[in-house]
Amino acid sequence: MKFNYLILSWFDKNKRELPWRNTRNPFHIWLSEIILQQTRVEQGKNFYLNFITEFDTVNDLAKADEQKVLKLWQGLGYYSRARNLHFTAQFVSNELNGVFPDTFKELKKLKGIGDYTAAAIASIVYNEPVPAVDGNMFRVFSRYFNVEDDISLAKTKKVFWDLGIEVIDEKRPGDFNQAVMDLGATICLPKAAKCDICPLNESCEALRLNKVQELPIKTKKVKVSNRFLHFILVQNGNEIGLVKREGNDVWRNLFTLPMIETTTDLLDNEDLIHQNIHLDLSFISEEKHILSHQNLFIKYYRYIPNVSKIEHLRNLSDFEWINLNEIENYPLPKPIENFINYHFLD
DNA sequence: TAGTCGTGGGT
DNA sequence: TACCCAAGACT
Repeated sequence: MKFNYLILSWFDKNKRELPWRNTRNPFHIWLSEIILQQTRVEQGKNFYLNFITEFDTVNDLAKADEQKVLKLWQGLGYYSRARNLHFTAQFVSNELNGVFPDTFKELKKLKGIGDYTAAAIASIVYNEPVPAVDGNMFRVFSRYFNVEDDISLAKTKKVFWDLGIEVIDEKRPGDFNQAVMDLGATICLPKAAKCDICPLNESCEALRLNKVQELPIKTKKVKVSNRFLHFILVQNGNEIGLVKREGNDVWRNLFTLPMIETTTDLLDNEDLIHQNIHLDLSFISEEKHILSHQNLFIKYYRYIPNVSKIEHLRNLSDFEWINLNEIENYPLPKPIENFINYHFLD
């Protein structure tokens, strides 16, 4: 078919040289695909290199503490990826004798591996002709074939999967999937598509119909909420208080300073009394930290150590004293990492 | 299913 | 500035 001939010819001459290319080690391909979920190549590259430097095999990763894995993941975001990565490493190491499943169907059963990642691994490592339906594929296919289905609806994924099954190159499925992603990442861009240099520009339906800007169609928008977080620096000599975050919320299993959350940006006596505590806090700084789905209005305060009151602080949250020399072992959210670096580490 | 999970870059 | 988007998965 014309589509895969054109895109594979382009890929053979223009593919990006990346650290996880030129290998079919399933551990390496799996790791790279998890890192690259919702993440740009340039952001994920060093994380991939750090992980394979630290862990030679899936068994090595399985033996590590979750906290160490999260620390290596610090700064990359979507930390459930790291927790699931570690969980699946242990499952493969302990239950599958360290050997990855070799089919799309079996790969998809592993925690953290969905349709996209299973297809990517199965096609790249095991030559299974299954389409990797990701954001690039939505964009390239919706434009080339003029598909007007709303990609923000879950059911639309099947439309693109079926189209991918029809079109995919049966002899080179891994290269085909990577070619689609490379084209989407470098030529068929969301806002400023480079149609003038696109290898598919003579047969692209969206270009012919002047619909490149409209496709793909995506109607649903994420609703963003506002949260007001007050972090309290509790310091005693070379030690500071840290809390491990629990529950179903952002930054699960990462560490922060002790925190009080309020419904407005004011932290007043009422909030403190409600926490059954009264503190002497001095304001340090504030910032706005933007997540994909939340605006975090963050303020930092210092608590001046007072022997008679330190016990009261334990009511605030069950923090533990951490020596600053050991902070390198504790995974921190970006704002806390920045705060600690600014105040304590050069 | 629709909402929830980070961070950084581009426009 | 505010918004969109990035090799998505989970619940």
